[in-house]
Amino acid sequence: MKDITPQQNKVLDCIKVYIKETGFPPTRSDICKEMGFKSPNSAETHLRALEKKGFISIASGASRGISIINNDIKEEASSYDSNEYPIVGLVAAGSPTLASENIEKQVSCPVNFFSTSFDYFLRVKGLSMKNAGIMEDDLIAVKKTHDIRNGDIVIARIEDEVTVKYFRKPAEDMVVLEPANEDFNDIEINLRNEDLFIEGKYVGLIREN
Amino acid sequence: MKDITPQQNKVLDCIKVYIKETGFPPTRSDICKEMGFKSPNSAETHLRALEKKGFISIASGASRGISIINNDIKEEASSYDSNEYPIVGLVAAGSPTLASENIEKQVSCPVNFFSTSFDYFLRVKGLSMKNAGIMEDDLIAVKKTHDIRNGDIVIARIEDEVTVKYFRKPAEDMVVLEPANEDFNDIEINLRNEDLFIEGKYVGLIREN
DNA sequence: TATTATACTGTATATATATTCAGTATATAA
DNA sequence: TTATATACTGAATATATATACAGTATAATA
Repeated sequence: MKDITPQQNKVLDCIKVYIKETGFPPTRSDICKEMGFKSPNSAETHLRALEKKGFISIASGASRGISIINNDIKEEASSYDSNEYPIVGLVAAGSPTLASENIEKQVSCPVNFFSTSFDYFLRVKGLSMKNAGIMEDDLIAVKKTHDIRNGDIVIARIEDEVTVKYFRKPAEDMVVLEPANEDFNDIEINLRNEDLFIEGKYVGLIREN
Repeated sequence: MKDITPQQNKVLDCIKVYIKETGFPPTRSDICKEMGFKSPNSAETHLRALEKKGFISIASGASRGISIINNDIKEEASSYDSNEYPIVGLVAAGSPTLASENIEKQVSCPVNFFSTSFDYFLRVKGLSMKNAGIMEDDLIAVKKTHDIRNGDIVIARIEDEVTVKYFRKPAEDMVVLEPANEDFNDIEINLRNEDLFIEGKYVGLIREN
């Protein structure tokens, strides 16, 4: 795709606006009216330039035969690149694996919906992260990663128990999982005695009311 | 809207398909080719019938001047799986109108993402609904409606001040807007003295981390 | 220096297209 | 029974439209 000139961009915009407003593309003459041109050939040459650069296609012989070619990747990604993500139930015992028996359903969601990409949704049980605004039955978007920093909210598994908590690592062999609720206590894990598996990181939240 | 006949429906479908495939509407002759008619007047009379019944509009004198009038809300939702929704900034003073200056950006989101349909996203300022799990900078999905019940979370405007609160109506001329945060006080509105405008209802929430 | 792209005006024309008129036939409603 | 709507064929025509050709001017490129 070659560079578009400012004037060609104006013409392209004017075509888009015309289609949006009328439901059909403009004639050369319509473009002249919109742009202030006095010759239909002004529109014609701009159209040929836009066609050559791949922004529009022109049906030969047909009246109003202009159609916009959508090659803007960003726009395409935002409007069409949606994906199915599984919703995994956070059961008290058992890992939030993506095994089919744990998958509530699949939901459609644009891939770049959150600034960070993610792998699945987890349905939250309990109120241990209440003060972080994570409520019962919320869906949290989970990114599978081991790149965790102090203060991140993580999905952690200790034995068969899965939990969502703030992550803090005060020492090399020590991890503290902190709830955001005064009614719950910190969970301290000594990595030399206990196994801790980080399933992923909380990157977003969706709530239905 | 009057009833469409099966044949008229075929013609309407053929127009829709043509637009989808070429980017511009068909001529009478194009419709004849698609439908197997031998006279352009066959297309013409069908077009006039469809126009009369409100399914299309025909621009007089213009070639290919057919545009589809979309009055079926359900079909709109099903044919475009995802839609662009504006994010409106919740400024302390000023209504969350969809004026362009208030729109942060547009986000793509499947239309049936939340169980309830909605009209726009509102970016939350302040922590007055903290205990309901609504935090600063969260995006709340707002449905424009006046069908509000006690306990609903509403987007309310008093004078120029827009706020998100629990709605309660203890008496006919009295509304109480309750925050979900012990640091904030209830707002009592006497409808005889003060104006209260309900912008809409909270139906969902999205948070990015 | 010659060439190419951009950015227009102005004229001309073949044809693509909307639109009207004249028919034929069937079915439904007043 | 007389309209009125549907569902077509077939022909005619004014005009809407694409598109080519002839110019002018400026700026960038090779």
